[in-house]
Amino acid sequence: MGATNLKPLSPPEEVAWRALARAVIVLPRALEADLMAAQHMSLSEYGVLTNLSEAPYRRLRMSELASGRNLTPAGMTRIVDRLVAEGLVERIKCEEDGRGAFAVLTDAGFRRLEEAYPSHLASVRARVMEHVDPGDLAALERIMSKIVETSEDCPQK
Amino acid sequence: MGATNLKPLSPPEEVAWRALARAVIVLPRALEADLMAAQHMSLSEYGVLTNLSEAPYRRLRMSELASGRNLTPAGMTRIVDRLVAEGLVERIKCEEDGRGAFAVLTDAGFRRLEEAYPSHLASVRARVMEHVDPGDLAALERIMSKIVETSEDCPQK
DNA sequence: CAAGATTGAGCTCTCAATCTTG
DNA sequence: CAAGATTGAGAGCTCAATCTTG
Repeated sequence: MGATNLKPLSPPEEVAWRALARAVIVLPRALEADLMAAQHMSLSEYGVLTNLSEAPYRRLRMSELASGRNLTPAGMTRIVDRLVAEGLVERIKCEEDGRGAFAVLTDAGFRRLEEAYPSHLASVRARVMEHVDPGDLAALERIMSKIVETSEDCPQK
Repeated sequence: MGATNLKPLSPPEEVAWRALARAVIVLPRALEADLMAAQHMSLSEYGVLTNLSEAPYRRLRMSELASGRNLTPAGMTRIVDRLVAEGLVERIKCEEDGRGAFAVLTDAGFRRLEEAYPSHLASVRARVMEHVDPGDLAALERIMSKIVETSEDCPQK
């Protein structure tokens, strides 16, 4: 990444980049604040519940969960600790592989997610989709997918 | 934000949203990791130096700096503490208003920024601009600006 | 020894309380 | 009392070290 002789961004690039740079700071916070205000739930907890709810048997290995949410294994351990304490998730030893563990969504966890979902959806609509012209949807998806693709495997060891 | 009777995202919306949601997590980390690896500098420090370098007399009030980077005053105090310790920034009492303080970019700070700039630029090009078709630039800018506009005044008290 | 998960230490930020000045 | 800035405490994550099993 230490290339030399690099052209500065063109003015339109500069403007777009500054907007994007600010959006990636501001948007997660706003969504978190919305969810917190409406449901007293953090965005990372919501994300974990969502991932689990979509998985077969509503359960995932800790490591899958961690990479699914782009967190370190250590970070995921803490989050699941909290969710277990709230009764929304259960930790189950993995039979086939004694080293592993599953996180399983409890019924209470599923209901809690159903309860939180509308707030979050409204939040996403209001803060994002409201502003995306249908004609721009494809471009947005294209750009963001590429960004994810080239940046995904960065730190989370 | 607690609206009821809300339509779920359409499939194309869903796909675009998931890509965006992941990008806002993954991109800042990748940029931070790049800058850290190449320059041993954090993204928030880089941002502060940039803001200062663009300001008249290369100085800004702590509060302006905080809102400029979407941080709380407390957070900005810590960052400037670190930059002062590195000799990149100086803290100066404000004459007109005895309550206030300026952060001023030192010459060493300016040189440090010049030194770090190419790495960061390369990083932004590689991880973002590389993937943005010129025809999509305007759409990107439009969407991100709107997102920022509606999400900006959220937490940072 | 390698892989999955957890634990201890530490970093960076926020919130709430405080100090100082207008 | 309000506003600008800082300080103390705490939340939430990462990194490095550790424990356990393959």
